[in-house]
Amino acid sequence: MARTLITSAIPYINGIKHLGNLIGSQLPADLYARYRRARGDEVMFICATDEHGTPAELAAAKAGKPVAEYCAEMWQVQKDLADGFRLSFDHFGRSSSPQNHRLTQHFAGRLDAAGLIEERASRQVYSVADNRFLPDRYVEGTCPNCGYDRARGDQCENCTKQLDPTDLIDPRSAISGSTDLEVRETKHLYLLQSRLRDRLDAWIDGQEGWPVLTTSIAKKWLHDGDGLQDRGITRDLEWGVPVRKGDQPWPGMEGKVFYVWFDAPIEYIAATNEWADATGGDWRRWWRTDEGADDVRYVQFMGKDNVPFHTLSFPATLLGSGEPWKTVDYLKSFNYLNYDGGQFSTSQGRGVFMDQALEILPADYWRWWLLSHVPETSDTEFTWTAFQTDVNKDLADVLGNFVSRVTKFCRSKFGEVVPEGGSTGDAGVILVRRLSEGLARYEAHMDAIEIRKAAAELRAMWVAGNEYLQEAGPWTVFKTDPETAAAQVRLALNLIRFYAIVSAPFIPDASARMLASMRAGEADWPTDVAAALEALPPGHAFEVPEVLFAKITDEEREDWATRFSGTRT
RNA sequence: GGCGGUGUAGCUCAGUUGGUUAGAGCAGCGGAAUCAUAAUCCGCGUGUCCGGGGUUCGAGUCCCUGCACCGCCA
Repeated sequence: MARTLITSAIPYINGIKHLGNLIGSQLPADLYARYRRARGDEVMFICATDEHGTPAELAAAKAGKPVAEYCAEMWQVQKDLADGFRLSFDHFGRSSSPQNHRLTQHFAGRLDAAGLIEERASRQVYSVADNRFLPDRYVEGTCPNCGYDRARGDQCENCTKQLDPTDLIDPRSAISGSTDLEVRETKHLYLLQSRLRDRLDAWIDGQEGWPVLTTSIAKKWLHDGDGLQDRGITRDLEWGVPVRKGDQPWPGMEGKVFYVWFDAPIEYIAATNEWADATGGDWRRWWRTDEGADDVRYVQFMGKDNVPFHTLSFPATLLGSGEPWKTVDYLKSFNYLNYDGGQFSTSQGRGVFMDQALEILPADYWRWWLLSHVPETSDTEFTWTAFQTDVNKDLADVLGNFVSRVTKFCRSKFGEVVPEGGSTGDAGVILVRRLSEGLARYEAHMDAIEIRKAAAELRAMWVAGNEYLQEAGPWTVFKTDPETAAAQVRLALNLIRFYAIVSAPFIPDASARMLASMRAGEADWPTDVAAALEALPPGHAFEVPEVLFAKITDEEREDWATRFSGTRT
């Protein structure tokens, strides 16, 4: 049995994600996971929350809660939303888990033993009032270049000049506003990525068929300027994985934690470890090529902003450890989804967020639109009018109405049972051939993770059913030749079951309802379309389902467009 | 400023290593049908493929340049 390991970029714990985040990794990853399972693979689909770092600490402080408590609550919120969107993770972990602490410290120890970690001293801004070092962007002040009084320590948003915190005039803490700042010396660990450049370069070159977006970003970072830079992997924070060398203390690093950048991707492995601890499964056979993972195909999903970490940083950790860890086989990256002429923005609350989306419509509506418009080759635009017309047309009119017209016609002429007798003749044969070809193309696109093309092919199969019905015209044929009409309706009823199965990765809820109404027991992926379209035999009882997809009205669309136009309240 | 991306029908987007009359869905127009969620099906596109040069027998597809928009700069 083929084995597929799938990971989605892990969302940051700080707040609810918007639809742009969802379509940028979790949703396409889920589509692929569901598809691979349907095709019979053994699948391990992993995601988690990324919990460490300053933003989490600040969000917790703002909420008036201990950071651990805040993260636990937000994890549950994100978990519930993931469930709401039917994201079929085998495990949704937490980067703050004990498993990740242990693994992160393990990797640091191995990298140090390999001579790939170096201690370096640096000078950073320390806020006495806040009792902590301040990351560059948490130091605010007046820009020495343009005089903007809210410039950040890393860059002035007004004139875009790159800054160093010490450049700022009248610097203050962005956290407390305190001006009681001083520059202190601190030591940090650096991962010597530069020494791994050639290995990483060769590793990238060894990958075949990766998207250009993926390799071009990796190559740029490898060769741009002075090449791949060494990277600090520790911070002076409380919330995080304590710096240790494996299970041993790390002298001089007391009170420091690993930077999120370092521990977040390791959580992919740790989350699988969490899964194993919870279920009694074996996580190492997914991650250690010396313990069974050599026949695993590992596919990652992420937005383009995450590509450098997954093509360089994380592989540097894995390769540098000198241990036989599984590295990614195929990396699928995405562009951005824009919102009505601008960007989705978490900080500005612009766009539709996951909780709001589920409040107004079932998950399948969002899944279908987002996946069929996923920004694979370029940024894509979300507009309410497009969303309304596309969803109404594809789901309500083409698929949903097909189910309605077939089941209701059958009920009125033959009752709620698959009618017997007759033959569909050449038209039936032609339909089977068309669907066989369509299914083959659909599978090819899904195998290649060409999601938009797959969606278009799936839709074409739905259309083919309507075309068949229109041409066969059982409502007319019935008047003179009820036997033939019976065969036509029998074929159409079986089509509903067929659609339910092949559509399930995109719209799992509607798929389940279709199967339930047809009382279809088995729902194995069709290998022979002709046979699949005879699965429901004459005499098989079914039920006319409720409307599968209610249409989005103009009033609703206008209401939502207004409601989500501004800042989230 | 540096780097990168994008600019194709009213809208959202496809267009493989350059090769016959540049495509899809939606919207729009016309028709058929009436089983169905006023749902379906058929037919209809002369688009300066952002502008300007160039390479080539041949460029949306490669090179240079200009413009516009966007992103990134650890």
